[in-house]
Amino acid sequence: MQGYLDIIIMKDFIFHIDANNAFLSWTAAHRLALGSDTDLRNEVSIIGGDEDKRHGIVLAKSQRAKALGIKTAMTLVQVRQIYPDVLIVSPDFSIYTKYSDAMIEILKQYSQRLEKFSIDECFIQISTEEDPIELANKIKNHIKKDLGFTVNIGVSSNKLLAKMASDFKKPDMVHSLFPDEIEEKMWHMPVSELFMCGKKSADKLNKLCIFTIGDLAHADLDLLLYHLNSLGLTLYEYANGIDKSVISGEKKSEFKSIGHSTTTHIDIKDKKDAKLVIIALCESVAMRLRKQGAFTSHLSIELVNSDFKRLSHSKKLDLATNSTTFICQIMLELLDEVWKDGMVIRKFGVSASKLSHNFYLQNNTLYDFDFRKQASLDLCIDAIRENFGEHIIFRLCFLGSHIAPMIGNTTKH
DNA sequence: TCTGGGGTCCTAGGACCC
DNA sequence: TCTGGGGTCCTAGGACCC
Repeated sequence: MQGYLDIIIMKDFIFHIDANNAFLSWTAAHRLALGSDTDLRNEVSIIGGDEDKRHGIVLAKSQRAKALGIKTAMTLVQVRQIYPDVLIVSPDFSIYTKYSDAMIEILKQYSQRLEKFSIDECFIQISTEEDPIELANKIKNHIKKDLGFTVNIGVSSNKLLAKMASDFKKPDMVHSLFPDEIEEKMWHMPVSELFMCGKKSADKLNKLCIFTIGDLAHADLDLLLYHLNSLGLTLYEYANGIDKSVISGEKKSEFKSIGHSTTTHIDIKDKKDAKLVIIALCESVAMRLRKQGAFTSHLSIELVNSDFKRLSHSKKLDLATNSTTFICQIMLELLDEVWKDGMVIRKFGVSASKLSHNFYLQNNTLYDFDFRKQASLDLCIDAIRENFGEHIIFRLCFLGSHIAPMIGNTTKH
């Protein structure tokens, strides 16, 4: 029995929880819960888009698919070349949101210091006297038992190391990567495995004869700064296990930007069609801004042409707005600026950034626009769409057009 | 290899001001 | 009119993440 004067030593740990093959596992668990007798995880299966809509890439794959060499972002054409009978399931974000939220709820039972990093990843900070590996196993099994899918958990003293650890052998595993384990567990790995070291950076480092994370950890910092600027310092610190960032708290869900983009089912060559796509994207973005109670003061559009070259234009506003019509006006001006006759565009995107929570107008002589009137109109349209569906009301310009009047999911959080 | 959609952060260069 | 240096703001584009 513990004596009154005994000292209990609480230690702080960071756990990184990563759902294994999230979209696929969640779909599998969802189908089993609905009474399906096949578990997608035991098949050669993938989650992938619709090729006819030119959305045909792999978003997630089963372990069996992975073993055959099927990789995320591969085209479905390539996948079928590897395994013609592959089971392809269309993505359904409503399932993913549900499972993601359920996972967070379980994690909250263990710690309130929690940062959602993406739909399928989360950091938690835990103070415990318990063995952290045992505790991580407990959490892992809790999720498996209650929700029917597996996770990997990385345990360490900072976020970077915890994240690297959760990426070791999968699925359904707990790994530690404490500072004294870096040399043994991380330094032998290729530099491209390091968080934030993408292909471009890895290529640069390889040219400098830096091949492993260990090489990077011992590299000359000045050389890294010269070739990679501030990213050089970040990668150098990561390779040495240094990461001073803290758990940001749950409200990371406060977006810095809200955008939508779409690959059109056929290339767009006609500017009239291009305008309609932009308007349709603006409808969703503006509606989402209003749902969040947010106002934007920076708008940008991005086009991707048939050669996959990106073109972008953006504009800072003297006001913060969430008016659909005003946002459309500015976005169409931006389209005017980038559009050249003869263009062939496959993908369109619009984005609203520099978000705030108040409407403001810095110089009201600049705009001939009745914001108050538009705000009540937007409110009215939002309410109609909320009650009767998003497609019940649309702009006249879409009448007889093959472009959908609203593109982008406004229910996503 | 006929290649999605949603984000964040950084940087180079130009415009403009003093 | 030309020359210049420093600072700030804005924009286009790139790199990275899941």
